[in-house]
Amino acid sequence: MGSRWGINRTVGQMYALLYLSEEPLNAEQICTRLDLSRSNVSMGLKELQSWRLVKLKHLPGDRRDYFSTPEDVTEIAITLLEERKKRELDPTMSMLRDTLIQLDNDDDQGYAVRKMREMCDMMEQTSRWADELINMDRKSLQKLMVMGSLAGKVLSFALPKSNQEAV
Amino acid sequence: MGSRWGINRTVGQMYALLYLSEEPLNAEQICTRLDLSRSNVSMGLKELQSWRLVKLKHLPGDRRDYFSTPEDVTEIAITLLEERKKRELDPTMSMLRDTLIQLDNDDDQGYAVRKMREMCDMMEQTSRWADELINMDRKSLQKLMVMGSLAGKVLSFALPKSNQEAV
DNA sequence: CTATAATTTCAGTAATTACAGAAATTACAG
DNA sequence: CTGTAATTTCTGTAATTACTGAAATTATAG
Repeated sequence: MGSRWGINRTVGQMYALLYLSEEPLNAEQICTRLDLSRSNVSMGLKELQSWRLVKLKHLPGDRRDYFSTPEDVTEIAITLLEERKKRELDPTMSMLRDTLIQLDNDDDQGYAVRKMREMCDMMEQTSRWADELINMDRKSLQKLMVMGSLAGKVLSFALPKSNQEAV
Repeated sequence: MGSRWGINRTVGQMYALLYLSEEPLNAEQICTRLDLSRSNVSMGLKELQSWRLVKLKHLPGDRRDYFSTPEDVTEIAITLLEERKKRELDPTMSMLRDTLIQLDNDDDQGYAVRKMREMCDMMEQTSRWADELINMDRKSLQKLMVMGSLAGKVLSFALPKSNQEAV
């Protein structure tokens, strides 16, 4: 299913299997359950580790590597947010910033430069929001999860003071 | 650059060109500026339209199609959020829900079923937050953009009342 | 240290995706 | 209607990505 999520089919299957499994699994078990080659599973696990979506564990008296996912879905969501920010937003932003610095010496008032600056500012704001979510402690996040409204509450602050007593 | 964003290199180039261009451009102009085949540009524009990231315009006395992006970066960001939600989150959620309904008749207490339900709940909450952002009016969004803190403010509500006067 | 189990890397192949150029379709001017 | 400009669809090819099985590496038990 989740080939929409930037990872490919088999890596998605592997993650789902680990998430739904009560005990950690080793590579051989994943091969058998999903009918994939050993090397493919090795690659997939490496990718999942690079996303920090799986954790490596060792069982006593067994030298094989066992893998599992965090128990808490909130933790998983935050990891996903963090990694996607790191892979999508951050590099784009830093490239934009570099380009803007280069251009700063030349003409400063061109339409294109202005638009790049706008885009960069928006991304920086988005980045700050993401960082706030990422740095919230687990407890607060779980509270946020069960709260109905996020933006709505914040909005009441952004609007004129007359709205604030509504909260 | 933005091949990390789910679209390919050339479509990214096309979008950047349109975003940075003060006037709308027609397909032929895009071909020339980026040295792409006419058919490739046609495909790319179709894809950008399916993401609602470009708008089709017609100049009087010219039957060619001209394309431009919204002026406002906030609008662009919201469109992106909306489309990614539609393409990534929503289908995953509905698939999960369907599977859960199917399984409901059988054993209800299995670990895997419980985990699927947790994942589904988390996604539904994320979806509600996204909808709130998407449905906010432009003005409020722009205010939100210039505000420093999003989660921080909300958090003060999620915590015990003693924290609330701090706002 | 040696033997062996486990994992990773490598090299070749299969499958998918991106692209160009040609053909077909659509839309409009006259 | 007819002719022509503009766009889209189609078909083949190039490039990329996914995957396998074999070889190489790493790690551990004895």
